[in-house]
Amino acid sequence: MTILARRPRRHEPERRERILATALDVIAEAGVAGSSLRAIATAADVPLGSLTYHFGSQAELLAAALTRYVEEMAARFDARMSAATDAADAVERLADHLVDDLGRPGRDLVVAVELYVAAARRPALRAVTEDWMSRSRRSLERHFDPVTARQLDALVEGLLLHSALSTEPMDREQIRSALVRLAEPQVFRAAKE
Amino acid sequence: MTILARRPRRHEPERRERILATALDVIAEAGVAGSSLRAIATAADVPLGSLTYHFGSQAELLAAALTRYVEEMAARFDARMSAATDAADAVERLADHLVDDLGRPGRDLVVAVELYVAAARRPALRAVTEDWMSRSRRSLERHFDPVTARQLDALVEGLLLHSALSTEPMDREQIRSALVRLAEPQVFRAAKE
Amino acid sequence: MTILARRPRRHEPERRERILATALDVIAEAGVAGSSLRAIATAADVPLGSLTYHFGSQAELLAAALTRYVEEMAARFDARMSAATDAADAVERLADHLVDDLGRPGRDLVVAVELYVAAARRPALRAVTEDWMSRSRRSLERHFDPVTARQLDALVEGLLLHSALSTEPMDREQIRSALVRLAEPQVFRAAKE
Amino acid sequence: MTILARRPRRHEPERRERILATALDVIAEAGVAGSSLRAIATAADVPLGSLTYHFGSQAELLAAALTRYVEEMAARFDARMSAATDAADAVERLADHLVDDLGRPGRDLVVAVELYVAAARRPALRAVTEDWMSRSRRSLERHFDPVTARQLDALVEGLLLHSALSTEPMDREQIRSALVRLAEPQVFRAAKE
DNA sequence: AATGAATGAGTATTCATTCAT
DNA sequence: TATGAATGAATACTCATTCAT
Repeated sequence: MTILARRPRRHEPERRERILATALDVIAEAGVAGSSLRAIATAADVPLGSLTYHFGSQAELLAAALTRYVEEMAARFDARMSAATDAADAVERLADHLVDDLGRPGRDLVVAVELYVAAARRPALRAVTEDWMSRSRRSLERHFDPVTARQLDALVEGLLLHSALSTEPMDREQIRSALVRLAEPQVFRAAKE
Repeated sequence: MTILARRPRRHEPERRERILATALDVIAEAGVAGSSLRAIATAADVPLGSLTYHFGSQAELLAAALTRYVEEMAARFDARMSAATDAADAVERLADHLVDDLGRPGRDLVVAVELYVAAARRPALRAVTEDWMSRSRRSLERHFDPVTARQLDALVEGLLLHSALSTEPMDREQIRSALVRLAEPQVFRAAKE
Repeated sequence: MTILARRPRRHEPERRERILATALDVIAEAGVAGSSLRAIATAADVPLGSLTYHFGSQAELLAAALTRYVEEMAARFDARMSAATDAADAVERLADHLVDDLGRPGRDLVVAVELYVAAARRPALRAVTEDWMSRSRRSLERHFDPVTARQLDALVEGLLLHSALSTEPMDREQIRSALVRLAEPQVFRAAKE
Repeated sequence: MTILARRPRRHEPERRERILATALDVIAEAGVAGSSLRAIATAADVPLGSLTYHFGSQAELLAAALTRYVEEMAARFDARMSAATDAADAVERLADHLVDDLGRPGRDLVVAVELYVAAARRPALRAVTEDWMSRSRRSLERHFDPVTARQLDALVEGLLLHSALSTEPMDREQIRSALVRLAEPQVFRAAKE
């Protein structure tokens, strides 16, 4: 009945990386609460001992995976903001960002919220969320003053959260109009120049 | 294994309610993931069997507790909005709401985010979060048009989330100015009348 | 291949006691190091969860079992000493005690030494060994002055330890003569009266 | 998982010896049960593979370390006994031996008892304990007849064991008087000559 | 010659749930 | 009606050993 596939797979130099990527998939699919080492090991087709060998503990694996995730997300977000020509354009890109993310069932968002909740209980993850927050704020400060950047950041987060969990998500125009109004003074100035 | 004080507390008519209240405390403190039946039973000083007796299963207890929480939160939020005289006043009340919640270590917020995440995995809880969202939106619609209400709702959520997890939370004036700008057209109208 | 016997054995009121007795058997046979919960559960024909249910943790089970053992040993030893008519007779009983214990492969001794070693690392067990030591000393003080009692106690322990591990144990006469010489002044007095 | 200082220590001719010495430290501190290969490798600042490379298996490493320990102990004890001029002097040296060992937190004793217990389960170690016992007996036979030597040996062991685990260890005079009484006939003879 | 990577068996413990009373 | 006893599945983690390099 239980004929398991043999797995004589010695020596896989990129295994550490592959485990991290798989861990993020599992977090996205099953949540941090469902990301047991067994679940990750099965998903990565790797023996259980391999996880603790490479990461020492579940906490370390979790932190490593989420750090990697933040790294990617922050880089992607900063690329978007860097590409914007001015504040008005930046608002459009923000709207794109939100709509793109919501188009997919929101893998990234789900991971982000999981990260927030996990961080609330595990001090080791606080640094990761804070890193994420400060980097996304800095990306916004490319086009907006610090106070507006923080306000926009909060709105973006709220829109993502809401939309991901609501049955009837907002459409692009509703999202855009909210961003515009919040960014108004600077968008106005940008439009003028 | 440990000799605790005896508890011959038969015949306690309000036990069901007390368990629910305690469950919310445990969720706030340990998260949904940490809210095992044992943890709740210990916190409520109630035998373990009492929980499954009253609620059948862990899922049911969780749903009942979070429903109760949403009930309370929605009622409190609606009371705040009802008390507002016009849109401009409603914005002030919203700012109060946010500042009040952030003053405390954010118990309500923590439970709310726990609820969101838990709902993402457990369909049984989706109804609860949707109820919460629609009720809070309806409260806002007492003073704002439906689209603005949704936008404000998202901003409020984002501000709560951000502030709870950020090391340097925003001050009241920053919060207020964000709300004002998002609500602007209607606040303007309210101010005029 | 693995047709396990069903074990629908609910409600066994004396199970706790039976587990303790079995645990001592396992300690005697496999040492404290080999007394895993699984080993004890198997030996007692009890599901693994039953152990932690009754004892909470391995440490508690170990402490409970060794406490029970000390209780029995101390009572048996005190009965022997109580039965002695005077110091000279007490020496004879001590020799019996040692020979009897050495006749068997020394189950009691083995457990005792295991207890000593375990106590060296686990403060929770120190109280148990100290209890044992003070009780055995008190039994000896029925016939010997306190200093002699301690000296005899040490000799008895050393004789047990040595004999259990040596290939050629001492005979009764050698044991007796050592005890007599150590107890001499009082035995002499006893013999005179 | 933790970034430790690099250790490019290839070609270390005395590594085998250093590992053995470290292993004894670990046994003294954590007991045989706590002396995993990992623990020893960490303590010796040596890669894990180095242990199995040099010793083949855990059992072999353990045996080698304890053999080395017995070698040292037996030599030191025999030096003490050799230095004694007669039986009376030997008793004094024995008392010194015991008091010296008890002054320190009893590292040697701890290792000895660990050895005894470990030997009880592992036949491979029986030879080591028997070697120790026969050598210490032979050292005593430099001044005492064989039977007295064995009796003294047992008393010494018992005194060490007791004192190490008792809260109120005996003072030198109590120890000495016990040894004197057990050795009496020969001490008497020695004193006379 | 020496070691880092890898792995599977084994560890204690937590837990939701069932059930006899 | 209410609960303590019981249990089996699942969890994270430790470890001795193997082996390719």
